[in-house]
Amino acid sequence: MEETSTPKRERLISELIKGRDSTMTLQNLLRRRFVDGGLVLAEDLLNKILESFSDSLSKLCSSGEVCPACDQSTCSDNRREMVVSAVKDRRGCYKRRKRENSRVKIDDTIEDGYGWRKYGQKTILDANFPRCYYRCTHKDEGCRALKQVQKLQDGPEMFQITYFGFHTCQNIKKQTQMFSDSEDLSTFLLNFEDSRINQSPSSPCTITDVHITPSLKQEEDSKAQSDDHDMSFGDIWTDMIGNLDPLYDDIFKDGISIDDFKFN
DNA sequence: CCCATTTGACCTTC
DNA sequence: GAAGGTCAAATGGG
Repeated sequence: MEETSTPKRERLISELIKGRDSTMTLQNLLRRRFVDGGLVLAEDLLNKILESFSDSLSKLCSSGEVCPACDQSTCSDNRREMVVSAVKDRRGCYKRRKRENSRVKIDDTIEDGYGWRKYGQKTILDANFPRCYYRCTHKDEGCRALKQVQKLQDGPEMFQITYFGFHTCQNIKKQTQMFSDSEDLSTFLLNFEDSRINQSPSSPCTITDVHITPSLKQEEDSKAQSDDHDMSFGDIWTDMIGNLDPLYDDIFKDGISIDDFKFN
């Protein structure tokens, strides 16, 4: 794998630091939820954070190379159109899925560590191979994660895999372990972004629901209500950095260490 | 027998 | 009406 050049590395670090700083500010804002304008500011900050993460991911993609985060050359604008979902009372009764809540990747295997059950297959116009539809094997536990697998025309072992929704079953625990893979880190970041896009306040798709064990204690938190927030943004950030693939870890070897990302 | 896959029907969206 | 997404009966494997 190609080494990240120093200027590129610095830009990447800069973007990540921006993300961290914005996240910290947002963290403080969220502690004062519903204080004048706080929600509006929080929304702006979220956009900043997501831009930073997206930019960082873009910089990790060589030009012309498929982005590991979304398998497209341009990361940010390709996961927008279609989607979600569906109250079904009878056979075939559903609402067409949109792509807002989707993450796309191209891989040489459809295996991703999760248990999936195939529930359909469809011939797609202008595609040489049928599209296969999978849902989580834990659907009976309420897990609504779905994925579509489309074998690509231009390669014998390349699949375009589109994920919808998030695992709310026990499968979810694998997500932190999967950060040892750089692509899975990207997936997590995309999940994070998508969860922001689609969250209603009552939606179950929150960082909390990822069930990552809290690891940091924030001193300001003594009074903060932690009833529905098991984990802070700082924790997540620390987890992400701490589980980076060696490729990303190299970035921190020279000029910057993980300690530089510590939260106050 | 249980569970996963296949496949045609059914439904929504465009 | 075409295309895509989902359902569920039928089927097959362990």
